[in-house]
Amino acid sequence: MAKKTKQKRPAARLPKGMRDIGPAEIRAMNAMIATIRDVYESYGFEPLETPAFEYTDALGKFLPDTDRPNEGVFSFQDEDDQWLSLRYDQTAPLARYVAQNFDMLPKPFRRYAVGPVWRNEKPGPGRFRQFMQFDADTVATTSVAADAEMCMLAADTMEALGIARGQYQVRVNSRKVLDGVLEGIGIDPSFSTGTEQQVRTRLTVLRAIDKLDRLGMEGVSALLGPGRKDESGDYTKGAGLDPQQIDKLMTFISAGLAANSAQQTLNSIQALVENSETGRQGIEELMEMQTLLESTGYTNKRVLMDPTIVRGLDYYTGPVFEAELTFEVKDDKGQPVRFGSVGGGGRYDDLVTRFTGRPAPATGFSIGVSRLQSALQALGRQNTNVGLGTVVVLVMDFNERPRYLTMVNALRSAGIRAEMYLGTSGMKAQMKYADKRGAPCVIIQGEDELANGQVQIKDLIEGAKAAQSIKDNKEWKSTRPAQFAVESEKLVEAVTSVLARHSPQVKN
RNA sequence: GCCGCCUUAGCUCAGUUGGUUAGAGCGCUAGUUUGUGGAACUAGAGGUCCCUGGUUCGAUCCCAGGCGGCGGUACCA
Repeated sequence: MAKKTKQKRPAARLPKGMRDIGPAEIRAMNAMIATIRDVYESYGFEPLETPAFEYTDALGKFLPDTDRPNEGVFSFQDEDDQWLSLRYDQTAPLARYVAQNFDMLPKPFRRYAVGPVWRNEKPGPGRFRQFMQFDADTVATTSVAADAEMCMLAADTMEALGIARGQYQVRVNSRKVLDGVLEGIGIDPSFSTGTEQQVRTRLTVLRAIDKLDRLGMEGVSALLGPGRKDESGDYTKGAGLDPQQIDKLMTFISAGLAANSAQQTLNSIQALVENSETGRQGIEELMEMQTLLESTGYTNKRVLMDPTIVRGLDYYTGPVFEAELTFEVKDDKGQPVRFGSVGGGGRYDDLVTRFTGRPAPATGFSIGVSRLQSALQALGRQNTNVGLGTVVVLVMDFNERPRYLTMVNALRSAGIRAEMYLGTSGMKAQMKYADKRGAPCVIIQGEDELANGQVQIKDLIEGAKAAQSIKDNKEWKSTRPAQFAVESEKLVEAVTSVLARHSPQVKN
């Protein structure tokens, strides 16, 4: 029975691409989310929460020609063998919700959603398999005013979060314009009428354009042609276009760089899509958006037209936008870090149609909260100040705990975070505990104080300052820096004044 | 997915041409200080030397495969 079997213990470890989040970051994140929520609410969006997982077919993530879920999503089977998947964004669940409740909803339907999403991909630096997304969407309208509003929302949110005008840009393009340009070089971009070859080429071209910021004009040009070999020796197959086609595309890409205004950008693009019905329509929409943005003051400093914005998503059908941070910061090692895109979105007119057969054109914008947070942290805009810790009532005599708890209660009633030491160690350990917890002060009431009807209040923050000039331990101990006695009844009053002294000043 | 680099204490890293007890700094615990967080000094705890297999009398070290991490690239709803 009692065999000496070696017990197998599980390793305490995190799943790949997952992370724990500590108090400082949670507090900062909550503050961010509250700020974003305020902006979204002010635009009239209503909150909506949908579950973490859905039926895989509702998310539209089955592999073609099989009954297995697509790669990239975390999936599992229910008891009845139906496939379920964790949501990988907030938009697909929204589509399901709208389709399911279409008749009851006010149209246009406008909601926001915040929560974690999961992607089963290789994690990278700053890229995890679970992260927070904050979405706003307007469903059931074709009006580009809705798209323009998304851009305004994006800009307002950035500024509400303390990112100054000029430190971010919301860049706008249109899928219709991109398709118009493709048509202009003889590639039918439509799924229904284009050949398989053309559809594939379209994807390759769009991906190439999307990489402009990283690879530069040369790299993009190579990817449009035969292909490109990167420094690790890996070869990426190109789109295989001929020089004339490439030339036209490069002109298109450059249109934003040369122009001084959004209007000028649109004008120079216009010439390139003239022969395409889709392209003309795209330009028209962007111009209308531009008019709205200009009349409300969201001009080039905040929102601008950029023909190189693509967004990888297959489902975008009209205007697309991306919020980007434009400042550079240095990491710990002095290497420049670019944050790039911290949010994006666009128009997707077919997402709900998938369920109902009825058109429910929609547009949305999504912020990558976690990513934006690390950017803000690097910018020093992140409030890493955890605030004051909890006031700790030391346990000098374990028999007096009812008395200590009564003190704690009095402090709590006054709105002060307080706790009685709950461990079993001696006073020195209790002091260390309080120190580590960031306690602004501790309350000491031993035999002597009790006899005098007093409590000792030791200001740990003041004490730490005093300690810097004290070298000798004898002096340190006998001075009892920043410690004073008050009558027991004055406890709350005294602690309140200590806290007031140390409350972080409100900045900005 | 592909290419390259890396993996030794909680953290940052030494080290062993393949040989008995694998080290440092910081951190941690305790003592000097019966009721006081810092500093100083002293002591202590803490290691499957990433895993599996191979070569060898013997592997933390050499070889192969793998896990994990980092960087690049691809994909990214």
